[in-house]
Amino acid sequence: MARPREFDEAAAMNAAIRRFWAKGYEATSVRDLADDMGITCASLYNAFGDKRTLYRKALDHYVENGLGERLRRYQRLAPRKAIATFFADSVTRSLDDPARRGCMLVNAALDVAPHDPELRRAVSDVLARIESFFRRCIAGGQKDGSITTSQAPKALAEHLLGVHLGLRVLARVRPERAALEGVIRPALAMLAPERAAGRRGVASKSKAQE
Amino acid sequence: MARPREFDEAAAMNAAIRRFWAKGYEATSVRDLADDMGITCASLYNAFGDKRTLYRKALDHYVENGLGERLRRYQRLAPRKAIATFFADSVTRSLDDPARRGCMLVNAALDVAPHDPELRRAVSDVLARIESFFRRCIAGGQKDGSITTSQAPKALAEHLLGVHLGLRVLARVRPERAALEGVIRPALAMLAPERAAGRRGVASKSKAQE
DNA sequence: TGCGTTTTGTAGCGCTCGCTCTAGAATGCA
DNA sequence: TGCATTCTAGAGCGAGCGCTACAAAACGCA
Repeated sequence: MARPREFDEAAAMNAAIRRFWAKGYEATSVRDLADDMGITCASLYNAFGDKRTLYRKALDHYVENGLGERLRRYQRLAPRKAIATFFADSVTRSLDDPARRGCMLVNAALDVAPHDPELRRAVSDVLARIESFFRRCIAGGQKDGSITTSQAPKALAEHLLGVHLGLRVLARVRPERAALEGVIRPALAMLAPERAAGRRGVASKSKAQE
Repeated sequence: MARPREFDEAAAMNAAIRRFWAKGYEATSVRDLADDMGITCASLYNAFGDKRTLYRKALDHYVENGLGERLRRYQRLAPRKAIATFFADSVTRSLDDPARRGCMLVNAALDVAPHDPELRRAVSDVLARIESFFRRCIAGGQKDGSITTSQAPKALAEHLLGVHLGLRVLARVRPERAALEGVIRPALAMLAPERAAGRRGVASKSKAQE
């Protein structure tokens, strides 16, 4: 019973995500957003609210369609494999993006989270989801013997969350495969169960080399 | 042979560092800076150049007086102790700062480095210094037997650099001692040398617990 | 075909941005 | 005591900021 919307909301939202993702919150102007989304400022405010509200929605969409989908997919793999695939995909995604945007969630953690309690909570909640993904994988891997029991799932999961954040930061400064894989390889090696009476608790392919 | 400067340049620079550190580059205005530094815009531009130049100088000062000093200090400790102290201090610094500013260098890595080649190079160089601090510690520790030889110094150092970056990101979102120590504890445990024929290569105090 | 409702384009609001201009104040040297 | 030089204060430049007012346009429904 009114004039219908002329633009594709999903496409516009994806354009907004790309902008915020690449430039961050402060360095992105509403006019930049409207241009990329292919709509006018009036339509933008009418459909998505103000800049901060749009950012919040963009971040939510990014998390749900990007990260959330990944976690659900990895969850179906064997525990150890799930963790390794998660990190391998993060490396690939970082290297495949010529704009070096990194992970929008990690960017948000330093960009908007410190200055906005509501967004900080949102970011923190997603980090908790990632941590709990790790924790479930680790608990499963400890049960089937593929992951060391020398440390508690919670401890290892917190460590892996930290490694993930660090990986995504490093990827924006030094986007080289060797550097990124260097960050994760010891973390994966650490997960390997100890040999029954062996002297090394290290994954088969990681040999010491200078 | 001319009118002398009336303000304390070092104090003004420290004020600029605090501003940029807390708010980032984009969200800090030149007027904010001038107010905090206790000088006028004219004096600011006259003494420090434009906003970007001031940021660059502030970052350099931060690195030299903050991080650089810390690395030199830790370097004098026993290798294993140096690494542990580095991380412990990072945790303490993160928790002691009510403004949760994190590490200005890590903030810069996501804030300005991706959009400014020169600053990215500068950030990358400092990260390389941190990594080489870790590498020297690890090489030394492997010689005196305090650090595992199951992986090369370079590999472990890259991992620790990633952990440091992740730690500083997490500290801005979830500034809780337990979370931050949870990130670093497995990393430190991983450094422990294997028992001669033992089944666990884990530091004494880290016991498995759910 | 008019009516109520929502969207769209345009123009522009008040404000702040980074930065600069100019006049005067404060020095060392001649 | 002039002079050259540097610094300080204040006003203000053009531009862009986030955001909105307004009227025309496009619908479902009567």
